Amino acid sequence: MITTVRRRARATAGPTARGDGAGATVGLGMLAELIGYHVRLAQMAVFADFERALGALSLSPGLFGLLVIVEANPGLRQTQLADAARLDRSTLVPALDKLESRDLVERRAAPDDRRSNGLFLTAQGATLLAQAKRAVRAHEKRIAAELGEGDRATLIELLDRLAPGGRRP
Amino acid sequence: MITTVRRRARATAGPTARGDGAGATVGLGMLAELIGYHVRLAQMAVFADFERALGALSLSPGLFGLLVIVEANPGLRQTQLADAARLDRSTLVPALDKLESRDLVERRAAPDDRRSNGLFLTAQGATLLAQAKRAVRAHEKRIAAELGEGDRATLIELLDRLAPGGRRP
DNA sequence: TATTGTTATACTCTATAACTATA
DNA sequence: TATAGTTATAGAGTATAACAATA
Repeated sequence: MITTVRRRARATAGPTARGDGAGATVGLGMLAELIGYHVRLAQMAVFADFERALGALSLSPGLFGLLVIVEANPGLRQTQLADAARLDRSTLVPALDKLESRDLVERRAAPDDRRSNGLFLTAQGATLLAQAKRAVRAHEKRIAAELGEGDRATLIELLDRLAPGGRRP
Repeated sequence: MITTVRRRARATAGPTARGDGAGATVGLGMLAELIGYHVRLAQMAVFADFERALGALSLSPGLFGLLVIVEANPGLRQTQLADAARLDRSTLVPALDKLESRDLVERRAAPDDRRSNGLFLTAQGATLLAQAKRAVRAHEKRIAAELGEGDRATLIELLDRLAPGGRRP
């Protein structure tokens, strides 16, 4: 299957189309030819919009991601969540502390293995997450508006080629 | 102009093609549908390869970027460099301290404005940067190998649509 | 008054190593 | 011995606010 890429429709508004800014006269050398450079800029822009969308709920992209994974996998163990979120299990601890202190997530002692905790969304957590997901869908729509549905799929496909499925080599 | 995207040629090696890993059974909920999620994974993969390529020279992507910009703009002022690199000028100070302590960059008092410093690569800085650029080109070739030249250009074009030219709104 | 570089400080994200309580 | 969660600690990376020197 072949996917086509639609070019932007000639400047959304007006001056917005210019690709420079404060440092217009400063050359970037080979930087602008590096995929990593463009990925980083895109990441900054996308995350900034995400924070703008979710700031009111005091949820960072990372915390939001944890809530989503816990919701999708009730009873998940901390180590499993850490793996899924690509965090060290020690990194997960303060994040869960934060979510638990806000009564969004609950650590329940696992019945079968007393070393483990099962993770669950609280009622409050489920409510907040529902709100957050609405905000995130709006955010996604906003940034995807620059692309259109076809190009969005293409972009994701190309990005996934850079990150080999998420395996740890 | 229409750009076509070539799909990957049926698994480079073998098991590498599988898209899961340790947390195979853990669902990600809506996460996998978010552009930001894929951008983040790509960013992590690309930066990890960059660090692997440049680690021997003890250059992070950030420091490498600063050297490249200084090389392309000899005599640049700190504030200008900060703008070009999208850093606060206070953030730039310790970075330049690091580069200067390693004798890679020099702050020269500007003749016309005694508040300002002009930034220059030292001879050592130029030598190291030349090495680094070779390593970065190899790195770029490596990650672009997953794409091919056409898809590489497409990816960059799509990413740039997410980051509005780099302007600060 | 405004700008340049600097300092002091703090916050986020992340990791490694070692500890504890289980298994 | 090995694993799950935790703690202590540290290191990037980044920012804001305030300051001295200079414009």
